[in-house]
Amino acid sequence: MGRPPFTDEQIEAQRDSVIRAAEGLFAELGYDGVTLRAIAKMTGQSAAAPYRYFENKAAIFNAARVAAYHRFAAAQAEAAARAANPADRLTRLGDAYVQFAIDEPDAYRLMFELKPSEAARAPEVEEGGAMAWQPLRDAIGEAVEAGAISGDPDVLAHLFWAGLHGITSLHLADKFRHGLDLLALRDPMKTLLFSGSQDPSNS
Amino acid sequence: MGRPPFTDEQIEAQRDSVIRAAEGLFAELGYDGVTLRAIAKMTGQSAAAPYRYFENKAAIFNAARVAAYHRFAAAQAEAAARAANPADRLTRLGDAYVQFAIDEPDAYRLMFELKPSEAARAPEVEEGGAMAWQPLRDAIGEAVEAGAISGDPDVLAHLFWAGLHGITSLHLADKFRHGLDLLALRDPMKTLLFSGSQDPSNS
DNA sequence: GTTATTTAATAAACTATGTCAACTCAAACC
DNA sequence: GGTTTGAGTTGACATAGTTTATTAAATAAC
Repeated sequence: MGRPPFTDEQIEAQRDSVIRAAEGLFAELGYDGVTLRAIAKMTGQSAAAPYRYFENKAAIFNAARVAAYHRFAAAQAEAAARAANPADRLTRLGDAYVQFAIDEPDAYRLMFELKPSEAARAPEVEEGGAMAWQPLRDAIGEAVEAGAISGDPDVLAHLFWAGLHGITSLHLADKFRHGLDLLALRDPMKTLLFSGSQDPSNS
Repeated sequence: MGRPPFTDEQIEAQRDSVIRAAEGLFAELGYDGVTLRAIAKMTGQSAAAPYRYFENKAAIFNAARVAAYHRFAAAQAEAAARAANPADRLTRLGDAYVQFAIDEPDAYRLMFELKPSEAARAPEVEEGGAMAWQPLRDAIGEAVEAGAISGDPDVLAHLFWAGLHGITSLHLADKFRHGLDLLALRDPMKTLLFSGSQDPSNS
């Protein structure tokens, strides 16, 4: 007897609405600019309502970050699945990476711009991150085995990642001048990574 | 008649002590964790004292960021000056870049992790940033002219920057696993950039 | 239908922080 | 000595994260 608790679906819906509000506000206001009161107003609830579904503000953003990881991982997996061979798969993953950052800059920022000091490091976040990078790591491993590229897979994976993240984050930080943009760098970057990794001196 | 205003040196000293306190607190607490009251206590003053020297909290961090840019620029210029030829200069700039991030991770974070939403974009900051990258841009231009590397200088500069920033920021975000660290990537990255940029297909 | 009970949601309070306005007070100069 | 100028303090305000007490809603038992 007594009022029944929300079903898992209802809870999920509540959490989703909070996360969506947080994402939307984060896009234009940044972490500091997002207030719980604004989130609550957006979801049509009172200021303290989110506390029923989240530990605190940081937890809300952790969840938002995990959601972004999932979307990113899905895009990566899809790109990987479309590939015909290991080398093609790497190219597609790189393209998908850049494309995701262009399509969902806020999600990308959420993944990288929330530092441990802002959003306390949580295991769920670590997991989500690891999952998101798995397609790229797998593809590198395959490509090395297939002889498409050579070198230590871990080193190569980090190089790919670093290169992609580097141009992407500079793009998002609006550091490109003279009309030079992310897409203009994509091809040279590709050339660099492939020609470099075929160089036997870097293994 | 009346008490004389502080000399420029005195004002500079006051501003410096505030900036140093902000830097130190930022290192362990992040932007949000730094309170004006903590800064003031660190400088032995009362909470509102910094307002005599800075517009607001954001201005303090803008100044800190400009100071970081200056130190970075000095390190870059020093590295460039030590070089014997254009190709050597590029290598040294890359090494100095990575070394700076290792030596002063907080300064590096200050340069890149304070987003416009947190610290309002100010012209002084833009200037400082431009100055900091000038050595690298110059070196790329020289290296292209000297034939050490080939391609569009702007594209190459951004690629260098992106690669360096990519591995550096991943390092600072603590994303490296298996004992792999920044220094282990430095040589392969160098190989990539040079071998790639010598490839005529990327110009 | 009433009542008891459980849970969602609210409202009000508490605390901390950025910021500001009025005040204090020491230092210089007439 | 009195006056003025400016550095620094004090206390207050507004806002935001968070907590606690309370209300409202929903269902089962009677």
